[in-house]
Amino acid sequence: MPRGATKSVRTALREALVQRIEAGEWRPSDRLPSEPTLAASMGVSRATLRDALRSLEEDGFVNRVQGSGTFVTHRLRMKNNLDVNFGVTELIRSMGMRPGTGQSRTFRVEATTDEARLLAVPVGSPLRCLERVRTADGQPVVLSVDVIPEERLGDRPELLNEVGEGSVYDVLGRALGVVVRQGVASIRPANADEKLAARLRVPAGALLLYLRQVDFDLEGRPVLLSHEHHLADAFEIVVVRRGPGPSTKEPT
Amino acid sequence: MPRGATKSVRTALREALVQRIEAGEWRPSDRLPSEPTLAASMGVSRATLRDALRSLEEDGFVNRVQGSGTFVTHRLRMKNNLDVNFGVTELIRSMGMRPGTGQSRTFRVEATTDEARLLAVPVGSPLRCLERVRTADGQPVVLSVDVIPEERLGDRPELLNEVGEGSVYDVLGRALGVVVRQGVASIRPANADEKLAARLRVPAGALLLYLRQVDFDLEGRPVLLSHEHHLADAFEIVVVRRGPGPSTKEPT
DNA sequence: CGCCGTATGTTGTCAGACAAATGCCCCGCG
DNA sequence: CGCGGGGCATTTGTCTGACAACATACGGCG
Repeated sequence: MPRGATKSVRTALREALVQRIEAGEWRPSDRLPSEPTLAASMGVSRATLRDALRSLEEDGFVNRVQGSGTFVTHRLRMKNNLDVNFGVTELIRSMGMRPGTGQSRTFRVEATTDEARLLAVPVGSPLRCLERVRTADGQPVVLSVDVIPEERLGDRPELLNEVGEGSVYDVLGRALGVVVRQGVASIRPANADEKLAARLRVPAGALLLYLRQVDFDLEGRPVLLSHEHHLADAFEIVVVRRGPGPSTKEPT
Repeated sequence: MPRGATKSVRTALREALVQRIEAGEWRPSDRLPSEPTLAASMGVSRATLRDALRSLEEDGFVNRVQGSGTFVTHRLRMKNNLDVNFGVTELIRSMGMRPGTGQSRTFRVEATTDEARLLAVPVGSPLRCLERVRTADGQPVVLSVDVIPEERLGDRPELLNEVGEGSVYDVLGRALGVVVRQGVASIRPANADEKLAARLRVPAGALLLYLRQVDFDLEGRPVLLSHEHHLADAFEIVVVRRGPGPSTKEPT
């Protein structure tokens, strides 16, 4: 069983509050019920409620001021957000389109210097790769290459062949029990070379957005390296940045 | 005095812990002292310490397992991260280069439909704009246009003229007491048209990364709209994404 | 009318306790 | 000797209650 199958009380509480806020139960700039009141009405202790509220505050859902209250923010929820939609599959779904896959193939390489550094394995280590053209409503939008160290796959080195249409993350979680907690993506503009252009059915030289992402497990060890070439107009890539406010200020 | 001048105990505690972790006091995969022990040694209650730890956990610094302990992750701190470096100024500094400004000019426009929607003002409202070419070690790297509703500037409509070399956020904070808590950036690839190319001293058609960002204050109201055209190779734009792990899973 | 102290409500922090989960040691058994 | 299971100590998760710090509204007073 995967590590985080059971939702903690705090997580469930957070989701419930998000749902009530998005349902419009409390309008922007409204003050939430006081912590003791709200905790009682939701059947949890004030300490647990405060945990959930703190999480909501860090994500910008609410704004808490001592002595006054907890207020709902005006910012509305971003749909196609790199933060809430992790993989390409979810990104396509969040746009209301049907995700699909074509021209799938797997292969095996030895780690280059860069790959070795990013994945924290020795240079020359065997890597398994899965290349796919992702489609939205049948139209090619992304060419993705997922790279995973063979040692991670343990006794199932051919696991990537089983991914098919779905998400790599689902397969990793179900088959290996690996939970991806976070990924670090590097973003660059690019032009389509002839190979890319042919696969994505666009003219050579077309504008692309290139995302190189490394995903980490709960312990912070690299799990997966992925290269994604997005068509320029396929999605609106959105990123939420936490500002220089009093919440989290850090030197250097 | 700005709203968040005094650090809360929790914030200070978080910073202290981050510092100790980054200083290598605890190595990756090390277990931190137990919560009661650590709380006592830092002179705070366990509840407050738990708040700080939770914050660290959500940012991927530590990994907590019930019954076992709190462990330091392997992920190293990302420097040029859109999350920790908010403005172009900080982005340049984080690369170890000297930020500068050239070809500065301010002007006034009336809000288009898009601008009105993003800034939550009526169409046609007066907007103040500041256009700058940002340089790193003297070399042009970004063309930025900052747009702010005139009403936000109150009795100091010419405030943008005072920004000069520095950060718009600093001026907003000092002069208006406006704290920016978060921003939402939309990222697209682009090609330099002739105007852009001339300003940035690159050939027309050069690869650019276009960032359109809306910044929000503590209450979640839009404050500032900025357009940034980055040279493709100027920075490595990095984004930390929170994965589909057990921490924050949300439907729809 | 304007100023200021107080009363009240809210969030921030603290203290202590128990529940749930994990890991370890030790013992018994094959 | 190897190994499997039960008990025990440790650690995080949650609950309860209390007080401090702060903000706001109200009413008295000059």
